[in-house]
Amino acid sequence: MPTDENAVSKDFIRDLIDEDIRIGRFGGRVHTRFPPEPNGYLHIGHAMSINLNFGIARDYNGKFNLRFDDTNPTKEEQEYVDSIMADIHWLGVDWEDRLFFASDYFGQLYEWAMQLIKAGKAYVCDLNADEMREYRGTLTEPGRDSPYRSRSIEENLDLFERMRKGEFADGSHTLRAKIDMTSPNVNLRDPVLYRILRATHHRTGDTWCIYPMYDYAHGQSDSIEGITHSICTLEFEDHRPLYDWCLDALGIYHPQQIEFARKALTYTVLSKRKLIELVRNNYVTGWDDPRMPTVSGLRRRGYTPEAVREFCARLGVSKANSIADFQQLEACVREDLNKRAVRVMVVLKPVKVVIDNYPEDQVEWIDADNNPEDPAAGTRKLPFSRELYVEADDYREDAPKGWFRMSPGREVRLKHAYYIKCHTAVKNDKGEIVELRCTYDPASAGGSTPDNRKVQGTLHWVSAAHAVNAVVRLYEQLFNKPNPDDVPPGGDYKDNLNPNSLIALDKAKAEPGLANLNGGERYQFMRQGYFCADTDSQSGKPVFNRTVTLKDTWGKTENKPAAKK
RNA sequence: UGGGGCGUGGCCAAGUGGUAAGGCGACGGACUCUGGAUCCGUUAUUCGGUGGUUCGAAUCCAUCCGCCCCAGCCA
Repeated sequence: MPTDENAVSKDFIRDLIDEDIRIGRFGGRVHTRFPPEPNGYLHIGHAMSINLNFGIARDYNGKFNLRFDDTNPTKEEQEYVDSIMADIHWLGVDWEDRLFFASDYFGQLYEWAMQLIKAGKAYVCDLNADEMREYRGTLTEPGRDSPYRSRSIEENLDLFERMRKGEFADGSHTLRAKIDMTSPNVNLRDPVLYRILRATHHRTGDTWCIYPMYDYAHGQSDSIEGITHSICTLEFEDHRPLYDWCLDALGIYHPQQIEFARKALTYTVLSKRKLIELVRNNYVTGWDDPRMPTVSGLRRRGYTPEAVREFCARLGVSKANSIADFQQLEACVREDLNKRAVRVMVVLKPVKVVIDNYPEDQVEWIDADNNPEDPAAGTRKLPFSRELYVEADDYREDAPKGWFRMSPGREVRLKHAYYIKCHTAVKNDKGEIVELRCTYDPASAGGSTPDNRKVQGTLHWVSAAHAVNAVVRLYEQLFNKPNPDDVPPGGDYKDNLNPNSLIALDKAKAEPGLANLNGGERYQFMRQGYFCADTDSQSGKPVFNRTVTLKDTWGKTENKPAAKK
């Protein structure tokens, strides 16, 4: 089945799967899963994992599960479960009827723990956290056996049962795997399988006071669900021997764990701790602040799921730590929105234009195409009148070299309408331009003249009498540096917060068709960028978030440091 | 200085012994009723370094260097 994304070469994971299929492992089945812990909102990094797992299931005609890894009730909340499901659906990913929770398996996991005890492969340990750390040894020194390591099976069974019944205090006992305290892999030094934790679980309530650890829960959950390829990130590579040990010790169906490298993104942070800090301490307005790299933030910013998916596909998968360029993400939205977004005219920083030779009370309704990239998008009518707004930045008294826009005496085209020429800039006491007096050429109706004369600049405009007042939020990167963690000793990533990451313009003038929006509508504001109506929009007072600017070769040229001749 | 990984252009990334894909970016130029879009060029004599094997090495061997992860009763 061909994918709907651009064809990218296969990655090392698909190569491994190809080989498994070739040798008939797993009976040729492919079954993946995405196992989020519901302790935060999904971000672009999770989107990569979802895309990978779901994409593989789709490409191999396999299945994809969503399973919440909810084994730590002290950090997990229903709000996160809900947001995660909404975000995954938004990404266009479907787990069909396969929504699972590790907590669904607590009963089975408990049974299996007793099986391990009976096989002499697990024991109850009375060491407290500090003692256990001491016994564990260090990276270069082996650990020592716990004094409780050789308890009888009967005693272990009894103790574990009593742990479950709540006879012991939190932290006083653990169930540990009996593996090897001298293993060079620290994860194999009798890892904890169960801990006592009196916390109300968002799904099982107070049914349990012991909870399984990730290493014990994850592989068995994969096994229960018949997962074939359990794809996770590099930091779990050291855990694979433990993943394998549990499954083998239990003698149950054994999936293959495969690790890949997560990617960072320039100008943002993806660590859960930092994201939560940004939200809790109000550096942003919430998880869905359009500056956040969360899926909900990208959505509110105006990104499309197609663009996010394409971004993931273009980056590919590897085992090398890397930092993806934010511009790559922006290129993906631009490409997608260029094809789909309806073009509209919105003046962000308006200045009044009065066309002296245009009849006072006349209004013409001009045809404008909605999307030159897509004729099927149709046309709409735009009112044109004697008084208009244009972008203040589009007028320069002293035009620099290469300037195409308005300046005294220079003729420009108003998109879809007429050629105009400015003859006077009216200023206030402070010397600020408040009005541009212009004349128009009636023969230029529709944007061209019989004599075919060329005008270099084409400006967007809005009829003053028909304009809709709008708020436009211009977003930039949340951080000033490609790597926000790049700070001098003693510094903090928050030192790199960009104070100009949000600039709200409340005097914008939009064409009349934009008066009533619900939020979520995406447009291209001609010559400026892609914008998305925000849910803060009210009737007659739309609010827009800038998704991304249009490429601006003039801005680049003009701002180029002198040198250029 | 224990164990596990990783090092290909500014950023991602193909490549698995036969003489360095692609995308993003950057830089030129064409075209244009969005300085948008589109188009067309340019952008690694070289694959972390050094030796070696081979007719031939980014790919095999040796050695060195650099970066990441692991000492939670987090995931």
